[in-house]
Amino acid sequence: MKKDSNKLNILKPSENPDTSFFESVFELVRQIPKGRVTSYGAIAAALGTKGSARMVGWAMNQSHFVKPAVPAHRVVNRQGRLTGKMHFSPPERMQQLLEKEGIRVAEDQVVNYDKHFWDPNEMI
DNA sequence: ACGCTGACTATTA
DNA sequence: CTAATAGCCAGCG
Repeated sequence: MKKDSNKLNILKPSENPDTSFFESVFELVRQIPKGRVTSYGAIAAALGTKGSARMVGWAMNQSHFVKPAVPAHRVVNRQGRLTGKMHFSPPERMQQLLEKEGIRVAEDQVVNYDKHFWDPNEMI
């Protein structure tokens, strides 16, 4: 038994011309373990486009139209703050989904963020 | 093709 | 804490 299954199914556009940047983001976000969160910057770095955290956030905006569903609520900003909650309907849904998975949120911010943080770069 | 936008991040004041 | 600034780059009109 090999440990290949430990790796994430990363689909870098540079390595998969048929895969758009957005789809790469979606695939990675779908692989975020339940009860964990990560940041836009971490995702961008995992895709090899470090510094393009904005593109990740933008991809999340499209995630509502993508199937299968993307757990966008597990993606927060660098401070563990729910900056994207206002794009959910209703906005409170993002926090509810997180708390439902055992993540405590206070003042629009993930409690013990570093303990819930999931770094995709360490899985590659 | 050009300019604007943005669910970001880091730095500076 | 807030505000401003700069870097970042894929999509859209």
